[in-house]
Amino acid sequence: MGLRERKKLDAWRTIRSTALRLISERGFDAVSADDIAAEAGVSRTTFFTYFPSKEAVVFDLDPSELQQWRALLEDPRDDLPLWDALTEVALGLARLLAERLPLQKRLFEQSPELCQSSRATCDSFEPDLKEWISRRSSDGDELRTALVFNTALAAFTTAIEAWDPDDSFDHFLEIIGDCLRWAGAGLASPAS
Amino acid sequence: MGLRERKKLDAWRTIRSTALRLISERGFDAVSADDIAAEAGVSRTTFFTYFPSKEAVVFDLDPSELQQWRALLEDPRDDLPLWDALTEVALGLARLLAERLPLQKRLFEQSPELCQSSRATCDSFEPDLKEWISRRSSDGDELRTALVFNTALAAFTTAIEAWDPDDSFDHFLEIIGDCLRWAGAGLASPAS
DNA sequence: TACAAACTTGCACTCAGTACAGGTTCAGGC
DNA sequence: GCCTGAACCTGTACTGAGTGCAAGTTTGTA
Repeated sequence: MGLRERKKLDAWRTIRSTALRLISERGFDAVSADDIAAEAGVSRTTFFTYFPSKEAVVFDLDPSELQQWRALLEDPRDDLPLWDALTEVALGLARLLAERLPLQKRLFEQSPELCQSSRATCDSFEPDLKEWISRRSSDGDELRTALVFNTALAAFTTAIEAWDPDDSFDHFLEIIGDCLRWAGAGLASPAS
Repeated sequence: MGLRERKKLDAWRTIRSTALRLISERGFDAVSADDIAAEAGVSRTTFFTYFPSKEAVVFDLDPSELQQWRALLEDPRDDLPLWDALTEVALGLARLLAERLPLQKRLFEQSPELCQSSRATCDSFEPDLKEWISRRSSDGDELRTALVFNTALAAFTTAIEAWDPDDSFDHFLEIIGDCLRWAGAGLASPAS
């Protein structure tokens, strides 16, 4: 890893942590891209070369996290049925996001618009995860694959919505498990 | 209905139809709020008093459609199990949106960012529909209610994603039916 | 006809995001 | 160590969304 790459990663992390600090202090809307750039000792232009939008600085994955995410998907978990394996992936993702989730959740509560962008971030997982699902599922039905993906995402999102950031993280994992189990079992049938 | 209200509705519809015409001609990004306002013979400020955002002009419901939507929810369909009743609501909503959906779908294909805003619009149904679901479901479990809502929405969205706007509308209704049936039956079990 | 409330308008402003033309810094061959 | 091209950063200037406000205009009502 050359000096260039190291500096880049440093810059990324400096901008990110500065942004999270400012935003958690003042709230998302009260911090401008200018503020973040200035506080991070970088130009506004540079900020936008590192992050495609102001929201991205809250939601984008650290390169090392991204690597973990890819690793998570590399194991096809052929030992488990599709939905169970998908549940494992969801739990793994949750653990990956663990550190920033409480802050993100608090920001959601402040401004509902942010929820939207968080879904955009989930969309950044979309291609990988869809490919994973379709590789795993026996039939090549695209509609079915898309439905499985969107439903799993809905279950995950529901868990995030329902979770209280002051609660323990284990409790969050339980909620995710519940949601996925219910969706897997079918919502037409009564809850077990 | 006084003159005032009639004029307001007229203005709303003029702005909307002007906007849809311009946008379908040139694409969403190539039309500014200024363009729409000018072409509709109204000021930019007025445009933004009628529509909270540029996206809203594509997705907001006409007041008469909104009325139909409320009517749809007024019938609790106690004759059907929850999930079947929810499917009926989804089909009703689709019929309500029928006229503008092909254009909206074409716009989605142009700019993925718009998909996001469309979810925001779905969110405008959220309070009503969540209330409807929780009123209908026997247990008062909020998590379960949220999951049912989000999953139904995911199924609906999946159908929109999968639908080809050149196909017949009946085909779209079939896809919605399929998605909801699958989600209702449980995605852990194989497709029927 | 007079008056208040509702509606429209132009203007000025903030801020996100993009384009671009320099200037600076790093990597690799000599 | 030095030179050169590429990668990177920066300031500037621009477009366009969205908001606030202080006028002016239109409508319902007494």
